[in-house]
Amino acid sequence: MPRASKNVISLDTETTGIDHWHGAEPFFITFGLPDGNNEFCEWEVDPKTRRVLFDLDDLRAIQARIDEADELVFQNAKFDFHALTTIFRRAGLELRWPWERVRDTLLAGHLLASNHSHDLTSMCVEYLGVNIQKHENRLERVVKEAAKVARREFPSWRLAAKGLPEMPSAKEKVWKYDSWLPRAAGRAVVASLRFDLLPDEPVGLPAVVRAADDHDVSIGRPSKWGNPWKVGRDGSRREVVTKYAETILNTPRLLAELHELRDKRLGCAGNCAPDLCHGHVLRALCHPWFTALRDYANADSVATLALWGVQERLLKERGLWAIYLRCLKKPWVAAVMERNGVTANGSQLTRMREQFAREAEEAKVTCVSLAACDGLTDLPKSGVSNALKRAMFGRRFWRCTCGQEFDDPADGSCPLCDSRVISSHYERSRLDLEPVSHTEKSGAPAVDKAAIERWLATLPEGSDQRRFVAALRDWRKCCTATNYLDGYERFWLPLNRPCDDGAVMTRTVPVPSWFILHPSLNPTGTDTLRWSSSNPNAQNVSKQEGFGLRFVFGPAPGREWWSADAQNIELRIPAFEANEPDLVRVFEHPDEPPYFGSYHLVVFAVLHPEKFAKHGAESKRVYESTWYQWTKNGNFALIYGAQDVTADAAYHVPGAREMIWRRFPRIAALSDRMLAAAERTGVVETIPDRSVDSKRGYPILCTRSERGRVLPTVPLNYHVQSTAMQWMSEAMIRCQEQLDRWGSEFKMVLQVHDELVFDFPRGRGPEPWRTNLPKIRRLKSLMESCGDDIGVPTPVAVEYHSESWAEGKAWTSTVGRANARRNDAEIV
DNA sequence: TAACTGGGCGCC
DNA sequence: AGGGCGCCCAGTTA
Repeated sequence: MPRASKNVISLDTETTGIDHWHGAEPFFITFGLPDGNNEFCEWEVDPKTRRVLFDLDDLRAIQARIDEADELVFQNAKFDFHALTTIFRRAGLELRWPWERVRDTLLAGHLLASNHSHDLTSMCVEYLGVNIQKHENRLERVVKEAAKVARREFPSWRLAAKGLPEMPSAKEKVWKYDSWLPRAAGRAVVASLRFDLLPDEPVGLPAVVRAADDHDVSIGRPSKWGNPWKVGRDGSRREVVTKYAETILNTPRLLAELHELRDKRLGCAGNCAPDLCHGHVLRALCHPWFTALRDYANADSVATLALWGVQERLLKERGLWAIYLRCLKKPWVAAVMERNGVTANGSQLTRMREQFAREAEEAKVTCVSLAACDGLTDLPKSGVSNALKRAMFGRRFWRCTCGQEFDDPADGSCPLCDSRVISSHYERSRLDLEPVSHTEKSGAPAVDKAAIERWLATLPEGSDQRRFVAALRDWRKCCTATNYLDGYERFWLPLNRPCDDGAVMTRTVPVPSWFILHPSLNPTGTDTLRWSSSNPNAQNVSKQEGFGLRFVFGPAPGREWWSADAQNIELRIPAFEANEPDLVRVFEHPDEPPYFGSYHLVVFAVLHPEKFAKHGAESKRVYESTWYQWTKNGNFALIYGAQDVTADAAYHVPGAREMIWRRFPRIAALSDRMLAAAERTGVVETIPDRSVDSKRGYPILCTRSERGRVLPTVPLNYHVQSTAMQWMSEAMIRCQEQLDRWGSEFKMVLQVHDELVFDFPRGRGPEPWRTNLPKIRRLKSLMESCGDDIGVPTPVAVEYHSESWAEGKAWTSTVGRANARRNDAEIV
């Protein structure tokens, strides 16, 4: 018997916010069905608490749809997974989530065109030629309209706003968190018979009988891969049409409820409802306040399904299917890590905050006292303020022949008398600093770290100017650190732990002064293969001396952390790929003189041959803060794609880049190959991973300048950065699969591009770090095994953290050392 | 008031 | 013409 066609459906949720960990929940679930219909379900939201009034039967119906689908398509599956998990959990149900049947258009969008926009609207334009933006615009209008009425009529409602504890990610733009509001306001309006509060319906058909006005076609920019907007699932142009198959549809339910509300209000039993009022209720049901969200959401799920149809075909046509299937593991790993969360030490944070506040105050007093005569009364918490600029560089102003003085000539005339006879003047400040550079966009004098360093290096010791600049630097550092701490505090939640008190039900109790954060990880957040992190960003936690915020993060009581980082992976990749013999030898024989495995030392020897001849590997120490440090700076600048001038400046050696390129011609040739490929095809590919697809790598689009050329530094950088991150993604997948087998107490909690952090139960005994050593060895070897598949040896360095992320003890495996016993290990 | 831009800075 | 991010504050504009 022929197998029935696959049941491929899409799923999308609308939520009361994006902060799932702080109470945001889904209130609208929509399925896109293969025939172009929807099934959806909408729950009320309690406007005073923002709690979703879910229905258990609906949840079971949703689970049934998920269970019976052969493939479930999402735009960002991770988000809907968290959203549904939240509501199922509150309902006391366990969500069964079929990661193996999930398809994700967000991942597909990145794989097909890494530097294009991957939001649903943009991709529908690019791949379907359909614009669904109008639904969002309509929703925005309606939400803002309802919010206005609600603020006035229902002041006790909890509308979204920056600063509410349940939405720490909220910035200024929050209307999307209130997409439940129009319907809630509509119900309240009906209940109070205040139909006059409903704004006039916009001209056009009521949304429930949706016309074909969604079919207009916007022409997006042409894809380099063909003309996807001309192609639909069946080969013809796909139109996104939403019809309402009301399988789970609750309009009848809503209608009944609204009548009930109205009847209660009228004090009747329901049989004496005036026709007029019934008409009002019916009309209200067709009003955008009741339909805008539903139209928006249902269009999204249908569009997602249609989009997937095109993307799936393109992925297969372009030979990217194997890579895609592997990429599908990423949202799963990211979701598990996000759920695990990162633990933070509250008392540590408080201590640091107090210290920064003291130091900041001291610095501010210094600055203000030195520049009070120029009107400086306060310092900006970041960046520069006009007052600071004026105090540092003096004031530029204009004066009219009429005597009026003003800061900004605006249209070139005097604001008082309109005369155009104005003259420019310059008033020196007491400090009167000489600008060392200017900002890119406005050309104002820069007051950034580099400028401050420059001033500190040149201004006379003990001068007011120098004291001011030094104090400004200290103030900045304290404020920056404090701003980060504020963010962590805004996002963190009390850390709870199951408490075994002998009761049948496990309770949880808070761990005193410990908290947990759930940073969001986005595997498609960059133009390369790097992941991004946000809310808060866990990838930019300071390591700076005196401001090391990594002291805040670490293992909670009864736990320990292990970090594992790929050593020099971005230097190893080009060396091994190009097969640059001298570099390969250095990396493969880290114990051999004269370089002892140090890439930096090799380059040092190229740039400073006499110094190296004299000191050998000792050069590291002899020139620790000078020539050797500058060599490292230059090496990193080169990885990041620096051109001649910048690289030479970083190395402090004229012609350095040229010398290095000559010394390592194969790497130079690799760079040229990448550039040529990028110019020809627009993409560079990562090194193929034998465990995924030995023939091809992940294509990374290289941005072209206005003149249509690829910047020469970009291709090698993208290639290396993306290959490194592909290695990391693969390592994360393998590690998480292993961790799953060990159980939920063994967690991966952080990823910082080439570093992973694991959170384990604390070991016991006189040397507690030995307890988990077998597992750590296993993870290290799993990570290193990923290098085999790209032909680059990728040793992983491991550190043990018993107190905090900032304090690590290197674990040195002595395996392989000539004079060591096998399987010996020590912590230094 | 809401939303945006610019400057600045943390990480790899 | 130095790659990739996210986030804060100050200041301006709609």
